[in-house]
Amino acid sequence: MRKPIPMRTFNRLVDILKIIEQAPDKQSFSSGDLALELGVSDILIRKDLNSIGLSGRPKIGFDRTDLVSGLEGVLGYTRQNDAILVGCGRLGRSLLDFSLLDSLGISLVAGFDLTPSKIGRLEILPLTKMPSLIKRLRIRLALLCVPEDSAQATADQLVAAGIQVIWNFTATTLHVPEHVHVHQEDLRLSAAHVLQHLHREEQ
Amino acid sequence: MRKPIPMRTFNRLVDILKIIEQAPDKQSFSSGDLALELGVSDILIRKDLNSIGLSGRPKIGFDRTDLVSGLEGVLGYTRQNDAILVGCGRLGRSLLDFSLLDSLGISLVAGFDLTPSKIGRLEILPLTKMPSLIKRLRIRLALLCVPEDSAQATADQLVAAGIQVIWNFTATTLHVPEHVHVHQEDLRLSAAHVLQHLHREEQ
DNA sequence: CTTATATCGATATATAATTATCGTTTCTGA
DNA sequence: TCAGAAACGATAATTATATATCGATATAAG
Repeated sequence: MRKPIPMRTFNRLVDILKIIEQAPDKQSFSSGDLALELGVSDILIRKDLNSIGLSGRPKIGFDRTDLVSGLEGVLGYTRQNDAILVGCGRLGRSLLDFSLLDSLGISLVAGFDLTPSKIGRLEILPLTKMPSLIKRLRIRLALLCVPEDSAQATADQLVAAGIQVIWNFTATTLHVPEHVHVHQEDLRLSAAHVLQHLHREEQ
Repeated sequence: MRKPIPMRTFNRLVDILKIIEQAPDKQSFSSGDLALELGVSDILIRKDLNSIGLSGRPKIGFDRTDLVSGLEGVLGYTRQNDAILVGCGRLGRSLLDFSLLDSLGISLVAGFDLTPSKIGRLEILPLTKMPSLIKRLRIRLALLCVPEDSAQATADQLVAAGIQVIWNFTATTLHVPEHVHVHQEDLRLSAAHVLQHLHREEQ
């Protein structure tokens, strides 16, 4: 079993795959090319890629096919993961529009909301049906987009029904048991970075 | 002039302020408390806070008022920054709902879209009027939420009109001149982290 | 008024992340 | 076929980041 990938390396691997996908015509990529776009040294790029078993060829670089299959494998984009969308207000719906989810291996199998309906192909069911569906389909991932004041209560329900990973789009910090992982989608942090750049210019 | 804050430290400062805001009753916070929530050592928390000129008192900790004013100052939440919203589809509108923007010192003064309208108090103007408004009000920040295929072209217009920071909610990598900063809101990266956790459980 | 304890700040140490150096390989063009 | 350049990989050095240690200080309890 391979040892866990350091977070910084992991982030760069994601970026590298993105660069590759945005240059569909290039057949190979040198560490120098990639390094330049990411703002790090070519040495580091090679180390990152070597660490997941990819190697390049002198004078050529890294082969596109190798990179894509290697990176997608490591990042888990190849498997298909069922997920549910909890809370289908504006934010929830805009995630549905976000076709990238599919290409990353996340497929939404149902939505839940107070008011049931149907959006495109996706059935929006009443929240009361959530626990049974999670159990029946063994869903492990939930995207949480409910209003702030019901975020924790809904998370509790998700946990009780057996959800293992919650992708939290609310600003509320969720308290969950040890074995459940919350990924916080934090606009605050982004906002702070944006402000920092605004103010840097000012001086 | 204070030297720039390291990024890791900066991120922790954002987190610390969030913790404080979520405990409105506490009058003081020890480095140990904060460290526990952030999953780092208390020493590091003290170093972070010391580095922005905050000091605590033995046996007591750091005073709430000091922390809030110090952190908000450094993070830039206290000033008011005008910004525009470009592209008012579902994602754009869900950002309007996101009241946190205000509390972070970002106030949207206008929206732009192909089809003009009015959302709440916010005027949504046709895209043709964008350049003149940016210049007239000296807007420096734009939130970009247009469809992928017009992202770069719109960014070019923003740059030409004098925008200095673009908060990019599209998945498209933007190419801009040196002096313009793009902050990429990257769901890809988040998705990758989420997948990683899903798969970790699996093994 | 004294003692015990929680917490601080400063300095030193340890760990992690990044870059530099150098020798090697493979393609290109004379 | 051979010289030169572009890119690689491995190891060493550097820099950045985080933790440990320790003496000092302020509160609280007796």
